Amino acid sequence: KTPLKQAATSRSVLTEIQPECQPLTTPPKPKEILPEDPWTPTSNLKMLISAASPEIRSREQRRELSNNTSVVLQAKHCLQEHLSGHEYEKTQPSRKEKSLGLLCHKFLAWYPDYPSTAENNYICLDEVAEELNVERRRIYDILNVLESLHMVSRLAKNRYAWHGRHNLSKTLQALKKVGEENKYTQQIQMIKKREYEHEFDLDGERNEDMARSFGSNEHLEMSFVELPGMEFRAASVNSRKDKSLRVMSQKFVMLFLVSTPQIVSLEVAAKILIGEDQLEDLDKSKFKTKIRRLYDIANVLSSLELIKKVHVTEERGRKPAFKWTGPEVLPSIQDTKLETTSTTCPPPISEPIPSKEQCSKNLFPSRGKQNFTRHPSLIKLVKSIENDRRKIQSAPTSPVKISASTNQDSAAFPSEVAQLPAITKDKLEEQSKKAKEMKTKLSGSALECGLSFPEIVPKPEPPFTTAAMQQPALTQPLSACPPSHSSVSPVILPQTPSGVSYTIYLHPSQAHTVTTYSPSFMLQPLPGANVTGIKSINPKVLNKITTEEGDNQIATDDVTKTFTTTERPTIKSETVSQQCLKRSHALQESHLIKRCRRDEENLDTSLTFFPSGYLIPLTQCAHGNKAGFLNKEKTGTCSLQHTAYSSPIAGVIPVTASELKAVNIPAPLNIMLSPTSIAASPVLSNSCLSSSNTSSAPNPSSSVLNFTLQHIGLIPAGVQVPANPVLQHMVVPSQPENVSHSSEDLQEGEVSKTALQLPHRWVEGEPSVPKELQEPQAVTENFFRTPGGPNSVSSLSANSDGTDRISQGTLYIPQRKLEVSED
DNA sequence: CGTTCCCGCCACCCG
DNA sequence: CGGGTGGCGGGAACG
Repeated sequence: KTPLKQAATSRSVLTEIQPECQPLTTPPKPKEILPEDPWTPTSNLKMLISAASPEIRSREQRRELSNNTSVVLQAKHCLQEHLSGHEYEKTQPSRKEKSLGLLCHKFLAWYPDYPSTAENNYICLDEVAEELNVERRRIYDILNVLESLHMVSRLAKNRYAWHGRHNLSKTLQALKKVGEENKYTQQIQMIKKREYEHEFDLDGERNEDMARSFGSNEHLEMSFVELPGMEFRAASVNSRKDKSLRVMSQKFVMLFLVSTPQIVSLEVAAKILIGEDQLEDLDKSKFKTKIRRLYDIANVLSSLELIKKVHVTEERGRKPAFKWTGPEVLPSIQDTKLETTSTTCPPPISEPIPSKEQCSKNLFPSRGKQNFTRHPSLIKLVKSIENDRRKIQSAPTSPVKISASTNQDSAAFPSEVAQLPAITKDKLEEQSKKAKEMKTKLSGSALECGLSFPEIVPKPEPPFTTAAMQQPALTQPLSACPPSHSSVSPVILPQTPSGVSYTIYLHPSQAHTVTTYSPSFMLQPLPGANVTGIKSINPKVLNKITTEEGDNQIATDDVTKTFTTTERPTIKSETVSQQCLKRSHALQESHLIKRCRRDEENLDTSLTFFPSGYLIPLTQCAHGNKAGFLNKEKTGTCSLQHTAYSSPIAGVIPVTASELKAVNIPAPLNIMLSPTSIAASPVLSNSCLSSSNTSSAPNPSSSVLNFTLQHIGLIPAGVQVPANPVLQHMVVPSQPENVSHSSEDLQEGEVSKTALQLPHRWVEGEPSVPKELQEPQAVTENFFRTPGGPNSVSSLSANSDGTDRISQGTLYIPQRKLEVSED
């Protein structure tokens, strides 16, 4: 059937990849021009392009280089064989030639990776479809995944805007973050674990808890993750509810960004993606479908050279998987500059704080199905809100009640609606403007417009000392904190920091809100020495191992180098807060100290970031704990914030902001609070609001944490996660991505974080196994299974001998070696 | 035979 | 109601 079509439609000249294959319509030029490399699929395109526009040509040329890789080559080979065989046959396009991946390549060839702002980077679906000589349907697939990476955005029906890779890094960072918040790492581990168990004891139903927790609790559903600049563009068209492919794509990417060997098997990915929306019913067909989709996505991602296909060989045989080959994604942005700026204090952040809403409109519970997006008015709203917020922030206001009703209606904002007409124009302008802004920002140290708003942080506040939980006591220095230390132990909700008691309402059902950008994140403080040392070494190794094709740049290295083992900062004495503030490489003690001091006075978020490592919401500590304090001290601020949210506008946006508040405890967990609850508790509301529109929340006491953990199913009911240092030890040195912190820095505020992280660590931690590492292609994965039952955390704490290395012990039991082979 | 995944039916959604 | 979108899964090409 295809043949006919092909013939019929093949009129679009160069589009066809195999010139010779098409006797009838053989494009005349191809041969001449492609002396050496006649078979590069893109070659035709190039010609086409060059003929069409000189401007594009250059892009093409550049792209040409990259094209010579992967897919293209394969295609080439195939074709060659094909030709040599029965050259003249009407070799129908042969399935491969029609592959989505190739198609995507062709598509990409038309647009520059980094388009200049002023340009008509518009994409017309019809045109493209025609040019590429494929049905529209296929283009949608490509565009959808590209859109998920914000490489394009829909402007209107049949029309997209091309952004190229400009937003890529930001997007990835955002995705990574969301992935972390979603506990993807844990989910992956869980799945693997289950798998593992299945293998040996066919216990189908054994881990109810696991299943349960996974199914119901974790079920953190998130929707499309937006980038700051691109929120509602195309709202009118953007209506589509599901966006499943887009969302799937994002999630898929997140998995890579979050998992340590950056390899994800289709199977696991599929399970996670499924698990998310529906509890796990091992629906066979569904699984199959999911996998099919994943292949589609993977093909596109491969074309983008973000991933590549590999095979993971396990006992069970080899499974298809993909390995991330894209750029390394630094946890927190803002720091491209770190290295350079290290010694000095980063420039104060003067920018108005972008509202979180803007950054992520994502947070809509997918279920809620209130299609806010549909209202074009929203576009306008977003803007106006932004403005309002700025104004409001500085303006005195009286606290207003926050409208709990999420269902705002557009009706409520007539004025906004009225302004709609102007939107389009605005958008355009905005775009270009934005582009400029971006550049500007990049040059500044604060790279990310949206990503790292230091926002609220700037308020002078007492350092994190008060860390939520235990007030003073925490100051303990490094040594291993005795488990007992957990006076704050779990179950009981002793006193809340502020003395105010509050309740946290979890919204299990409701998905969590994904906060794309939480300004208030910081890396874990860790003694620079340890981390650094480790980092500098392992990461490289890992990278090499994993990346054998010698692909690329190992960004990490540079960073790593920056702060080598040289410094053995003895920061012990420093307070947690100080440590937190430090940047790992800015280890020069003197500098550090000074800086820290300064920081204390004025918390500058930027300072709180470490070049790489684990991100932890820091602000929260400060804010949360100080709740009481805040109330008094920061009342002004709080009220302001309040106002902002409660304004009518807020009502709309609220979707994002007020609908669900995410109490972002340690990275992995995301506790959602209903707006109501927030409102109910002064402490929370204040802290939440004040602490940036992000998901930041006050640090609940460890007990709360435990509660949460249990509730969520991260830890068995009986187990308590002590707010003790031991946990910290969980970290495995070999982890390239996450910086491990030594037990030493435990501190008040930190405790809570630590505790929470535990789960994350366990799962994710990877024992450092040099040998393994040395074998190229071999990746080790750890599954932790608990001999005595579901994670016996308790044993862990028992183990706490002060220093780390527990990693290898109890939790990580089996360690399997997986071989990854290239295709 | 298992993997990969193209193709296009057809349900949505919107104007 | 027509046209743009895009789930979805059969089943064919591929290995």
